[in-house]
Amino acid sequence: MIDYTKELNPEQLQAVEYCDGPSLVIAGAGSGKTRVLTYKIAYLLEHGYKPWSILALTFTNKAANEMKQRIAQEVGANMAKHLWMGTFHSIFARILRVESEYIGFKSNFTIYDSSDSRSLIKSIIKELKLDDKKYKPNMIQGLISRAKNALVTPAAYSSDPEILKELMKQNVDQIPLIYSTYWNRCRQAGAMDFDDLLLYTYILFKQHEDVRAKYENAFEYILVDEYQDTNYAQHCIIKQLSGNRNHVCVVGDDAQSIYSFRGAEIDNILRFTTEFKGAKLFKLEQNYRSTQMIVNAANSLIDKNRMQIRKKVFSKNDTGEPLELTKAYSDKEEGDIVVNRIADMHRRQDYEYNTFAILYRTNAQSRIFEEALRKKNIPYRIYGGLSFYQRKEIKDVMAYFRLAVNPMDEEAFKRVLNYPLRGIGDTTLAKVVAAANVNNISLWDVLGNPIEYGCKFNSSTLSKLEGFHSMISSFIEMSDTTDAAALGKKIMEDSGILKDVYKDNSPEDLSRQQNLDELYNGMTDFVQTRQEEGNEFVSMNDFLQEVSLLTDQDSDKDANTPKVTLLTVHSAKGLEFGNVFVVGMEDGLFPSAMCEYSPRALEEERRLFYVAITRAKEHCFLSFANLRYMYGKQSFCNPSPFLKDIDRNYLRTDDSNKNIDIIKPEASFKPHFTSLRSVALEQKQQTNTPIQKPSHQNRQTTLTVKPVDDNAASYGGLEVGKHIEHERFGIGEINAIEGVGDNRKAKVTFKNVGEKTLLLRFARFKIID
DNA sequence: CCTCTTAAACTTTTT
DNA sequence: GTTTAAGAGG
Repeated sequence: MIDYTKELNPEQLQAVEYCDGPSLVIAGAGSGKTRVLTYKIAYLLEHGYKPWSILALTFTNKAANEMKQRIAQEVGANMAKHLWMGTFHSIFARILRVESEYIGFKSNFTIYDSSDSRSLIKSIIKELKLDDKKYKPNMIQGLISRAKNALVTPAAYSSDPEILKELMKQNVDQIPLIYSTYWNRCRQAGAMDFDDLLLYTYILFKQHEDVRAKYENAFEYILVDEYQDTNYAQHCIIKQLSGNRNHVCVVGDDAQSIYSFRGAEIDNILRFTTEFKGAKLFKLEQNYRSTQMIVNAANSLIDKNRMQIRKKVFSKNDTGEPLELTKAYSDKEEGDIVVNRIADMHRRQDYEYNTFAILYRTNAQSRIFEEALRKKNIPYRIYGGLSFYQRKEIKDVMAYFRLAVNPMDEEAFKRVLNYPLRGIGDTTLAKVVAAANVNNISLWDVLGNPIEYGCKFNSSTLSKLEGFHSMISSFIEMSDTTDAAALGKKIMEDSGILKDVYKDNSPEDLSRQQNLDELYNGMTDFVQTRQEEGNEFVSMNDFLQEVSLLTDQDSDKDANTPKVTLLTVHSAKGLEFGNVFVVGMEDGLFPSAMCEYSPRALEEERRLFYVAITRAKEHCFLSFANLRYMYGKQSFCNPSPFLKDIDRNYLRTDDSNKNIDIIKPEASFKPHFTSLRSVALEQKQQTNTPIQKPSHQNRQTTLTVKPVDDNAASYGGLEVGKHIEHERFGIGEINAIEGVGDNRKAKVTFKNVGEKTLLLRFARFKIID
């Protein structure tokens, strides 16, 4: 028996023990949300609930696995493994496979990932001969996704006067047609996209009361994690499943709602108590993770948001130190500053590398930090980016796998029809697609009998198509009797992919070979594990179902080796680190420029910043750069307006940054290189280089501001030993000057970037002593 | 039908 | 700066 009073504080205990009706647990950052969920499930199990009668939904696979593990620790793995615990998408996919016939699918349906669905949308736009400048695939994909998340089917979409009016206004009246075509093509291919998994679940329950009742009865208690990130469809399905019993417990933090771009409705959590009548509200406000400084700083920030459930998060941990704000001249210097800081703390204060995390707004920012870390030989790992299953060679092989399980899969078909090259080009494919559309059948069906469906091919093309058809047919045939790994190997060989990948040994090919090996090893591993669990035959279908919803393969194997973690703020949600660097705190980057005119979006960005800060247990560092490369060209940046939202009592700016909050956005970029900067520079010099002649008092008046666009400005007076301030590299000392005329160069050692050779004709800097 | 070169778009964030 | 689309040439 677990002694809950010992494991939980009074508020947590109340939330755990209340099981008679719907409840909403508002869990502030670091307040033990997972702890409550874990112990609540343990509590239910101890009070007679069977594990298979408990449905626990999370947002990510990682969260689900983590909770499963923790519950296994409390109640034993045998109990835990029968829980219905997983992401919304994986649980509903599981249900849909069982009930597929009710909605006109087969149980082996394919799940399209977002690149599959984007590519299908692209081809539809092309086939409909629409202008892809006007009908941008990405935009259409977003619209369709939002419609589905709001439970709007194509029929409802094309008959909604509001929507039609809006589309008319924007002059994009063909969107309903694209949507319905996309819908039909997915059905034709026996495929569902991510959003379909929710929408079809809703439709299934809506149209088949008996099926809904079956699951309502099966799930005696429903728990939902991260409720602030659920969308309308998810909310409705929870309602369908909770029925009259209403044994629902949702946990979340409105202050951490950061997925509205994906259709998440913060209103779900804000209005929970009215949507679920009689719902009890519990608030967890004690933060066990962070120092008081960090909690207070985060509170002062989130306080600036209007839309929220007010709460007083507090910490009884050490007071801690204020957040630290640092300015860098450039993105590159920012990287060096952060990495130097990490190296320093590691060396002087014995912090292991895995206590550090670098959080950024966009994945594109990771590269600079990678380079800086590599330069210093500091181990790191990156979360996110493109995952294993997104790599080209893996997707290619997986396309064959998908065809072996579901040959109607259009996207898989198109991907490999001519890979490896077998002389079936776009022209042929276009004819097949046209025939399929005319006859309302799948591409695969056309291939079975091209003549009958009106395709005019010459004999050589015909025999190539026949070759492809019979190859796939043989895979399909084998899939009933050959296990996933063996079939996988056979496919890699017979398709000619291995030959293609092993044909030479360029570095890229080598990495492709390794990836294919890894995939194969993963498959054997999968088959073995399943067999150990008692499944005699593990099919390709089983394997695909497992991996089609995997995104972040959390490589547990190196989780224990101390490495600095690099990740986006979004993917940091739910994690914690001793020392957190939130980088790129610039206007237009964080907050993103995209939400400039939307207060609602701006509040979401502020919540995102809140999430970032509250990941930190001990130290939190903020930084921004004045100059940053974006889209390959440099642009000037202003500090993020969010920096002003943090109470000055909890934020320390080093002296050189004292004035950052009075830097106003300017119309042009020139003013950035003005006296204000010189003041900052001067103070920085004094703090960092103690031995300085005291004659620089009024430097800002004597310094000439060098126009950025004036490459030819004089560089007379430059000599070895002098210091310069470079636009991008910051402050450095001249080591050597060489060359004549246009070729004149200076070797400079920069404080944070190391030695550089500057071609003086182009270099942008000024002399500071 | 394939491949190489060039042009353009792109970046939020993810199941 | 990187990746993908389109176009020319073979």
